[in-house]
Parts: sequence; C-alpha cells; structure tokens
Amino acid sequence: MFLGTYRHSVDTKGRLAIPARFREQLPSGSVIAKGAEGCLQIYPREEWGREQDSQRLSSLSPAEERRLARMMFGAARECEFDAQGRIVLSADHRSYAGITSVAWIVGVNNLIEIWNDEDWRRIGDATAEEYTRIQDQVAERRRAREH
Amino acid sequence: MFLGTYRHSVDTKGRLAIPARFREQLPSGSVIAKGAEGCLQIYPREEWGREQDSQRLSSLSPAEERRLARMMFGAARECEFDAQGRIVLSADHRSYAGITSVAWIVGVNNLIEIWNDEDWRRIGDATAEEYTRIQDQVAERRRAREH
DNA sequence: CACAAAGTGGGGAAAAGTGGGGAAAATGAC
DNA sequence: GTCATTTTCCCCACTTTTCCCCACTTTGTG
Repeated sequence: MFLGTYRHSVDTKGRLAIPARFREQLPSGSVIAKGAEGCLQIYPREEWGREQDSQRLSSLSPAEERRLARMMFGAARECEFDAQGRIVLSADHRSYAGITSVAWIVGVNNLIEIWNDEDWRRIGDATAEEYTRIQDQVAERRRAREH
Repeated sequence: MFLGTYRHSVDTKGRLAIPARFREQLPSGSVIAKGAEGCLQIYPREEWGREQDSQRLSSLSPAEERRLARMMFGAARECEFDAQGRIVLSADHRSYAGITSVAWIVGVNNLIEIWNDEDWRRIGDATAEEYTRIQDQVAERRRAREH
C-alpha cells in the first residue's frame, strides 16, 4: 500500500528520487506510464498486469483496443533506479506532466502518481471542509447499506 | 475499543506519545489520516480497510473516484512507533490539524482522533446541558423507530 | 516508600535526498 | 569509417532528515 505525499526536486538531468518507503515496495519490472489528468503513474509489476487485464475485459471494439494498447504501452517505460534510488524521467514524460524542477510523489493505494507543482497544489490541497464532506458521504452510504 | 481523552506534548521533532492503553490495541499497519473538522485520525488496520470498502462501493464517477483516492491515500501515512511508543506527526499533518506543542488524543470507539489544544477545548468541553440534550434526542429517535 | 511503568527530551549515527564530474555509449555529420 | 557532439549512466560528495539510543521526570501501584 502506497501512502503519503512527498515533494522532491527534479534536477537538470531529469532525475527524481523516489521516497524510500515507496522504493521498498517496488520490485524491478515496475512501469511508469502516462496517467489521467496529466499525471504520471508508477505501477508495480503485478498492478500493471492487472491494469492490462481489466482493459481486455472492458469490451472495447478491436480497433479501440488496438489504439488503447498503442497508447498505453507506447507511452510507458520500465522504471530503472540508480544507486541513489532515483529514476530518470524522459523528456516526453516531463513535458506530458509539465514537470520542471519540482515534482510531487503521491501514494494512491496500489500505485504511485507524479504531479507537477502547480497541478498538485490545485488538486491535492484539500481543506478540512472537504475531508469533512467526504466523511459525511461515506458515513451516509454506510448507513444506507446497513439498512 | 478506544476510550478516554489524553493531553500529551509534541516535541520539536514532531513526536507524539500515544497512550499505552491505545497502543496495545494498535497492531502494526495502522494508518493515520486527515479527518473531519480538521482533526487527525488513527485507524487500526482493519478499520482502515473497512473505510476503503465503503468508498469503493459508492457510485462515484471514475474521475471523482480518482480524486477521492488521491485525497485519502495521499494524505495518510502508516503509523510507526519508536521504542518509546511515539509516532512522528509529519509537517503536513501538523499544519493540517494546527498542532504545535500540545495535542489531545481522544478514543472514539473504533478509532483515535488527534486534536490541537484550542479546537479540542472548544469542541471537547461539553456541558451537562449538552449531554442531557443529546441523550434526549437519542431516546426520542429510538422511541419513534420502535413504533 | 520503593518500584515499575509511562511520558518527555536531546545527542548522534545512519539513512535519504540533492547535485555535479566524468567515463562510456549512442547519435549524427562529414 | 571517423570524428565530434550529445546522451546516458556510474560514481563521489555534501546536506538534510530520520530514527535509534540513552537519560531524566512524572505518574501510578504494591
């Protein structure tokens, strides 16, 4: 399980240190891909496989499925760590995610997301009011289900 | 079951001792998250899973679900105790909860809440009149339901 | 009162994160 | 094919943060 948000710097060579807590849970063979809302996503190997499975089962037309496969696999790379625990973000990935000198690394349960500074401040900076609202919703749903 | 309220100090390193009575009931794998009304919440492992289930079963759009997951998991951390039974509150968590040098640790049935000094004095100090009013309400609802 | 358990505080070793130099490899030009 | 340029990657050095350990105080208990 990946939890927490970390702000790390991206140096001029495009290197980004992955938090040690995350790295421990990332066996070799993990994949970094382009994700929704303009973020990058790191999938542990088995999660990546699971993702492909659900796409196969999603009853797309063959043409759509081919297009999806090209998009997903073509834009992804294997994660390779150097001795300091950093990965190199390709120029393509950096420009896709709008990342320059700072990146936010976010644990989202079974995968990791990487955001640029501006977008994460907008998306990730939830106030106490928002958390309150979420808990209200969850509590209501649970009550509804238990009846 | 977590019961009682404790006032503990938070040192300059952000460390907070969790009451021994609570610690005994917290297996490793417990999670500390941002909670409603600006408090922090510690979920024992299985409670955390239950919370996640409630959210998964909710009928949100994929985009809303992604946002919810980012907020919940990105704002949470695993609870790690040192040899003295303390956890380190991250800078983000401290600022979210407005905690500086004092924290109130409150047992709330199946989870633990952590409050800053000022907020807890305001909301935690209920008078006899308030307890009376709440018990009245509960009793009335129960009678209504049983008829 | 003596003892044990719980909470508090700080020093210092170890780990994590950051930045840059330079060799090896890849790319491209002539 | 050869040379020059760029890119990649390995290594080293430095700073900051984390966390482990020890010690003291306070609280509770027999």
